[in-house]
Amino acid sequence: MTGGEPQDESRGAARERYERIYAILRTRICLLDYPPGQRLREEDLAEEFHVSRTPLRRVLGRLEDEGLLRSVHGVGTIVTDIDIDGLQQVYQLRVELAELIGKLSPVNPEEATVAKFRALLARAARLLDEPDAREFASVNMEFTHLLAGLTANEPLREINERLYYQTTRIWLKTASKLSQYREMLVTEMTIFHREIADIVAAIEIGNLESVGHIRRAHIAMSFQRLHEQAHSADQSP
Amino acid sequence: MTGGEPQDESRGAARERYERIYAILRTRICLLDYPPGQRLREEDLAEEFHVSRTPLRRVLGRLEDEGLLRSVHGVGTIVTDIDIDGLQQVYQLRVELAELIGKLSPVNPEEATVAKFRALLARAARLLDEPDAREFASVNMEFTHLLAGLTANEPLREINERLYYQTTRIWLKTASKLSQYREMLVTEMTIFHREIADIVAAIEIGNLESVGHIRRAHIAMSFQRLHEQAHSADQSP
DNA sequence: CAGGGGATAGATGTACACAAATAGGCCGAC
DNA sequence: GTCGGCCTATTTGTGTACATCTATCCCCTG
Repeated sequence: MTGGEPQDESRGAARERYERIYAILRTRICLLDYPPGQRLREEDLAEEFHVSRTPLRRVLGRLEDEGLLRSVHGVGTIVTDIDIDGLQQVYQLRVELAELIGKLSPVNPEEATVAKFRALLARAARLLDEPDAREFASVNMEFTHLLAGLTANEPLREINERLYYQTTRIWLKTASKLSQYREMLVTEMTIFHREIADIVAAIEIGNLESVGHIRRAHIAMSFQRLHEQAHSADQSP
Repeated sequence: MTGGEPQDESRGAARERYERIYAILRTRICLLDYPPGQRLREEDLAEEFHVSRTPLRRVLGRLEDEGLLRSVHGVGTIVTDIDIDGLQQVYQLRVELAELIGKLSPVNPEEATVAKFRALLARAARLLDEPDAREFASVNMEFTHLLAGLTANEPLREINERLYYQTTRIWLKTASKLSQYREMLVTEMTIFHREIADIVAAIEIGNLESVGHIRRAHIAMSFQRLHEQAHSADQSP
């Protein structure tokens, strides 16, 4: 009973496939493989995953409930658009929730988990020399998942991840629209590298409360930077 | 743009029906019309709502994602069971989120909203003379919705309601199992009435931060009472 | 030549038939 | 008598045809 094994694991191969397709599509949306406004055809996706439209539509339904897709009868299934102003509330909530990771059932990570954090730190360091927006987004995603794993509070984990997926696309979208593309990339990579370094340091001395504080600060600042860039872009399109 | 009207309202009659059936089934589960362990037949439900199994299964899928149902191939769709220990994490999270209502985008309620609060206070007062578990649960549900409406932060509203629906059944389940049924009822009604009275008072002077604090305290104490009752019941079954 | 209305193509939403899987009863062997 | 395996009823999961709705293009008209 005390084992860390989730209870609803793999009960039914159908559920497993459902989760797999869901995760794949969610990743594609958040890495802008499917950019906002893109029209997805259920039949194409069904063929790709070797299922019929029926089970695929359950996946699309969930993505719609989470706000990443929008199905319109007779038109298509469309990737939702995003703007920084509409995401302000989500960011405000993420800021508050970040602190809770260190307060609600924090788990002292095993050595294997710490090693994964260090591996991400290394990947982030490599990004300093070779800035790459997509690789950055990918590392960011894995980093978020690792951080969520620092709390044993499963509802908090789920909500954290859910809100993350609602906001993360705005970064790639902003970056891809920016004229001073490379400059922003370097700035963000540097800050991101420092964030991971700080958090790894806090984890290594077992201070998960500080992890929450650091994370909170970085989410808030990340939103502020995006907000300012969006506003400065308004004035000189 | 500044109007309070949600944008995804009734875009498509299908979506409207979907939300309607979803809300109905969720209420039935949370009022224990469908007690934990109950087996639901998709075909019966489809017939009741005059739809086929296909659209109904989307509703069931969402209820399963939210943790209220569990579909097992070849067996049936079963209402999930609950116990106070498994809900501890959800309660811990609800306690923290309660305070955020007063901190993130609080909205000063219109007079009509305040009137609804007062109406609930009256219903709670009536319960003091005629204790009724089901009516209590119903008032509690509407009260939670009204409270969630005190923040303009829509993601926070959604999460608050979602977590509420995951926990609320435990109260009715505990009450119905208790030997000193009436005694517990009177106690809970009294406390609940005071909670509403306190919160109405805080609302009337426009102090939404205090609303959050009061709510937080009551959620925490409610969990503690349920927890102690479950444990004392363990010793004398 | 411009504007409007209707036909049409193509997409999602729905209904239904069938496949897969489980629980329980039944029968037979030991 | 009991245990074990099979068989069947029942239920969810899947595939597919059809209904419904929308956008676009084309043609007709002023």
